[in-house]
Amino acid sequence: MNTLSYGLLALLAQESCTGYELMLKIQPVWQAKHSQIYPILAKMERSGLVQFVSVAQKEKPDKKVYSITEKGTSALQAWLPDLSAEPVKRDEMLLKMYCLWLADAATTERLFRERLKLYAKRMEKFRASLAELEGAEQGSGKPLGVRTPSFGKYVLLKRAIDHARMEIDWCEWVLGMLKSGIDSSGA
Amino acid sequence: MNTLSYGLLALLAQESCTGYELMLKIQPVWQAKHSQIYPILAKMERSGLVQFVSVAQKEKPDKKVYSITEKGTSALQAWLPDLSAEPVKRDEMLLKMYCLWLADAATTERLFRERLKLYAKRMEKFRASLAELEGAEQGSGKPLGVRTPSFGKYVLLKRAIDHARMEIDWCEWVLGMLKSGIDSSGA
DNA sequence: CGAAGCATGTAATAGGTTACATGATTAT
DNA sequence: ATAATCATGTAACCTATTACATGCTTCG
Repeated sequence: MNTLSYGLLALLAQESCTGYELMLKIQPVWQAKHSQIYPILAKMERSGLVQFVSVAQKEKPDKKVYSITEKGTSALQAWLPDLSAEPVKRDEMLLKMYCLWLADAATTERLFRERLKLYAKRMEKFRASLAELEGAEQGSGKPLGVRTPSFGKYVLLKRAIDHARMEIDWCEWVLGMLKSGIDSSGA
Repeated sequence: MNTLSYGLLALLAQESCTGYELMLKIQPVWQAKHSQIYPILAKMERSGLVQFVSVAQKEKPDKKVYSITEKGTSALQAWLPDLSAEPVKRDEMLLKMYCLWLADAATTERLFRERLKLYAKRMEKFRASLAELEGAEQGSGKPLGVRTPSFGKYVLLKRAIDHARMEIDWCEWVLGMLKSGIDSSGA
């Protein structure tokens, strides 16, 4: 049982889904391909943490809908209070910062414009998701309390938006420096 | 040549260092252990991108001081304008958000307090580094222009502080929700 | 007509972590 | 005393990506 396994279990605790759905859902927090998820699911099924039912579909491939077992829920609750590993990030664009000074002005500007675009897109997407979640909340009458399964999605969405905002602000701040002639000093 | 190789090259373009120093310097942007860095350095030396001189030290182990070659600088400049891969992040604490609703109030609070502490520490560290950099800048008389080797460190530090600020704010926002009784809804 | 989405899986490879190995000094 | 810092390297293992494999539908 590695961290990704627990993440999948956590998603299954919210609602039953297929491996494919889990792969899509976990992306914002943990990038994993389907080739990593399917074997984990099979392994967790063998150890009784999850179970599945095969569902035949017309005009689409058959699917396996996984759900968490009692044993799985216990495992999750044991993992939750454990001290979490420090976040790991690998960001190619940030590595480029170390040698920005040997790039031309056009390349430098493009680097930041590309990143700006990336996070602007993400922000849009996350905002739409948040609006959707808030709409569903009002529809059901239930408020987003800590003890409701969608609370996690809610705080994660809030954080994702804040993060995108920060990245956008940072890009604009640097872009502003490029324009305001501060860059001309060493050229 | 993978992304980490280019990152090491980028650091060496700023100043010559040992593998050990590179390992420490690259941490904020790309988490890598020495066991990964030494073989890469040896490989880049064999292909002529970097070179090294052995320096004997008294009361410390001998070291190899690596520096970038012309060939290495060309490779860096070719990498810079390439479209950067999207940032990868793996954050165990965020995975836990999905099953927060099955944790007790004390565990939930501890989770956020631990993260708050982590980022408060980082913020302190980054602020100290920024103050140091700004001090060195004033001492040298040279402003932090885009074309100076320390510009990258500067923008990276600014971003690290902004990021830590965001994480802290998020934790405090959630912690506030826990206290204000919003959590009592589903309990 | 080709690309993308749904849906599952395996195999090969690359990337990254932990452990093994050594050894002196300095701080707690 | 024990841990941490400096300093380098290798081996074993785990994690993650890319490629291979299949197949039908819908959208551009």
